[in-house]
Amino acid sequence: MPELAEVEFYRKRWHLAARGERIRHVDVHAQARVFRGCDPAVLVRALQGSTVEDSAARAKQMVFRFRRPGLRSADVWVGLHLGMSGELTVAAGHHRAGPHDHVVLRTSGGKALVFSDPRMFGRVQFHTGTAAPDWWSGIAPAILSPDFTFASVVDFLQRRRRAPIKAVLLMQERFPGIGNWMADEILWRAAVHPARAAGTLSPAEIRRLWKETRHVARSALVTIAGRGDRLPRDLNVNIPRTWLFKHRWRKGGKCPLTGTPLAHATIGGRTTCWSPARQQE
DNA sequence: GTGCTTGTTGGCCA
DNA sequence: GTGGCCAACAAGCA
Repeated sequence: MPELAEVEFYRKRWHLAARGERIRHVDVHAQARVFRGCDPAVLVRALQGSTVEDSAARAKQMVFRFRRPGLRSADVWVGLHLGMSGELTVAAGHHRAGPHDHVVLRTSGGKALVFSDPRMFGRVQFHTGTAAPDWWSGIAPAILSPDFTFASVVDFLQRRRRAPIKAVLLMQERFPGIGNWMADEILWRAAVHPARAAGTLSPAEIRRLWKETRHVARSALVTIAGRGDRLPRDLNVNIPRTWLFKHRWRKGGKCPLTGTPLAHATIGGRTTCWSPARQQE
């Protein structure tokens, strides 16, 4: 599930519960695939006794920064990617780790921060140092940053001109945080058929796509993750029925704008939903 | 049993 | 070297 806005929702959930607390104990499923490329034993040793300093989300990735009392200059950076089925929850301190709970951080405030991921496409990364690690600082500039310019999208679509626009929107190097449902939402709002080759879009269509990419990113963040320190009780509780999101998986789902039936097919290797009345090939 | 699934990566091929 | 496609990864669900 987790795309840009869901990642921010989960980050905030841990952040609001744990900011400033000390990690008293760490449980890991050391053999879980989510630890590929990092040694869970080192992670446990580094986090034990540290304090949750702050956190951030970028694209589909987040980082939590911990401070160790003895290490003045070096922070501990823990990166989390939620893959297809990852979740962050906050449970009571005595929470017993289930089979899919790969990391449990028990805090001085009597809480358990749980990272669970049944399918294990998610990933834990880890770094100690004063500067941010490459896996964090190398993430493409955010869609809502000034670097996400119309010209940069024009260039990128030209470079990927033969690929279906749906596949291009999923490329994290230019559209960081966009996943399957957000890509469909953007194309639907921009009235562009998902199977169109990226190089065939007119300047006006690219402009709509660029504008709607930013709109969907901005409104998904506010709707799903809330504003400021407020966190919705659930991920989907505030999503309006005017979004394609609310209709795309229903059998016999209808386009909320035209009232006509939605279509489904595999495009760019991914399940895609669109409104044929609105998005013409 | 079958056939899906909101993600990413590496290998193959043009 | 670049770009595009697809299988693989794994577990749950209908």
